[in-house]
Amino acid sequence: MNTLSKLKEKEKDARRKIIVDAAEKEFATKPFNRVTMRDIAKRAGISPALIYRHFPDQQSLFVEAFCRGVNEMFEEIYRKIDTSSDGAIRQVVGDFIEFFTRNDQYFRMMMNFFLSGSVDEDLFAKLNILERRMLDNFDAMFTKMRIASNIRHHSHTLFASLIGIVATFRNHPHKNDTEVLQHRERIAENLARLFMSFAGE
Amino acid sequence: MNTLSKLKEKEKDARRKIIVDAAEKEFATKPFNRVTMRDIAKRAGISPALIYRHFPDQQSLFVEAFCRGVNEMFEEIYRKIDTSSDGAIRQVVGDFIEFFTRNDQYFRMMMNFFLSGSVDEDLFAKLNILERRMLDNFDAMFTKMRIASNIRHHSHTLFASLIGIVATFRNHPHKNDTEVLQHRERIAENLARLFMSFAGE
DNA sequence: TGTACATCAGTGAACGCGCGTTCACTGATGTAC
DNA sequence: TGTACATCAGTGAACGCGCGTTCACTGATGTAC
Repeated sequence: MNTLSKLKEKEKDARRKIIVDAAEKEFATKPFNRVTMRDIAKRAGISPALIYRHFPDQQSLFVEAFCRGVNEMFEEIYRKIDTSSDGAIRQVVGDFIEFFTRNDQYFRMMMNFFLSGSVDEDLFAKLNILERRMLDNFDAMFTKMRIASNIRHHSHTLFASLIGIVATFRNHPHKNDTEVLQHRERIAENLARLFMSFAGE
Repeated sequence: MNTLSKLKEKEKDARRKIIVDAAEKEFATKPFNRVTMRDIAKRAGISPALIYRHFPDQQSLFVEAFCRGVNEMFEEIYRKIDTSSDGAIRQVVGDFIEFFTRNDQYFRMMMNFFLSGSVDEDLFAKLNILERRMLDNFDAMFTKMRIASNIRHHSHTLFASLIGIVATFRNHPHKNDTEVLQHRERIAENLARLFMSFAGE
C-alpha cells in the first residue's frame, strides 16, 4: 500500500515536472506575458484541461516554473562566489552578468514581478529569501576584501547596480547578443574597480 | 483662411492634449498594461471611438503619453544637474532617485519598454536620445570632478546603477513609500561615495 | 435670405479575437464480492 | 474467476469575459448658389 501510494506520488510529480518543463521552454522562446496555457499544453503534448489537474490556475504554474529556474540560477552563482579567491570581485561580477545574460528570460520575469506592483505574498517571500542569500554572499566577499564599515550597504549597492546593468543595456536594433554581453561586462568591471578603489583606501 | 486653418489645428491639438492628459492620469493610477482605451475615454469624458480620430491605435497613444512625461521628467533632472555646484554628485544622485521615485509610473513604463523585447524603432530612437543626453550630463559632472579617464564608462556605470536602485528597492507588503525612498537614497549616496573615493585617488 | 449639400467632431453599440477556465465525457485500471 | 462499481488521468469543445477596434449613424457648422 505504502509503496504503491509512493509510486503514485512519484508519477504525479513526474507529470507536474513535465508541465513545468514545458512552461520553462515556452518562456525561453517569448516574453512570459505572451505565453498561454494552450502553448504550454501543446509543448507538453497534453490537453490544456489537464494542466488544471495539477495547478489551480495560471499564476501558480508561472510562479512554480519561475522559482525553479531562478533557484537553479542563483545556486550556480553562489557556488561560483564560494569558490572564488579572496577579493575576486571582478570575477564575481563577471559571473553574475554572464548568468543573467544567459538566463535573460528569468531576469525579465523577475523584473516584471518586481515592477508589477501586485505581487502575491508567497512569491514575494520566496524572492526575498533568494535576494537575502545573494546579499549574504556579497557580504562574505566584502569581508574578504577587508571593507570594514557598512558592508550590508555595499552589498545592496552592488546588487542593485548589477541588476541595473542587466536591465539597462540590452538588445536593440543595432546591437547583437555578444556586443551586449561585452558592454555589460565592461561596465560591470568598471563598477568592480570602484569598489576595489574604495577598499584600497 | 490661413488663420482659420491655424485655429482648427490648434483645436485639434487641444483635443489631442485632452486625450494624452487623460492617459497620463490613468497611468498614474494603475500599471500601464491594465489601462484600457475605455478607461482613457471615460477619464477624458469622450467616447472610445473618438480616440481613433486622433491616434491610429493604442500603441501610438501610449508612446506619445509616455514620451511627453519622460521628457518633462528628464528636463527637470538636467536643469538640476546643470545648476549643481562642481562635483555635487551626491546631490545629483539624490535628485535622480527622488524624481524617479516621484514618477514611478514612468519608470515602470520605461522598464517595460526596455524589457519587452519588441520595441518599435521610433520609440527606441527617442529613448536613446534621452539616455544619451542624460549620459552627456553625467559626463559633464565627472569632468567637473576631474575624473580623467573613461568618463563615458563612468557615466554608463552611474546611470545603470541608479536605474538598478530604483528597480530593485520598491514597495512591498512591509515597507511604505517613505521607507523605500529613504533606503534608495541611502544606497545611492553610498554609490556616490564610491565614485568620490575613486576621483580622490 | 433661404436652400441643398459637404464636412467633420462625436457617439453607443456591436464585432471579433484571444485566452483562462470549465464541462461533460471516455477509457483504463483497481477493488469488493 | 467474473461482474459491478469507483477512481482518476486525460480530452476536445465550449463558455465567458475583456478589450482593441470599427460601424453606421447624428447633429452642428460652414459653403455655394
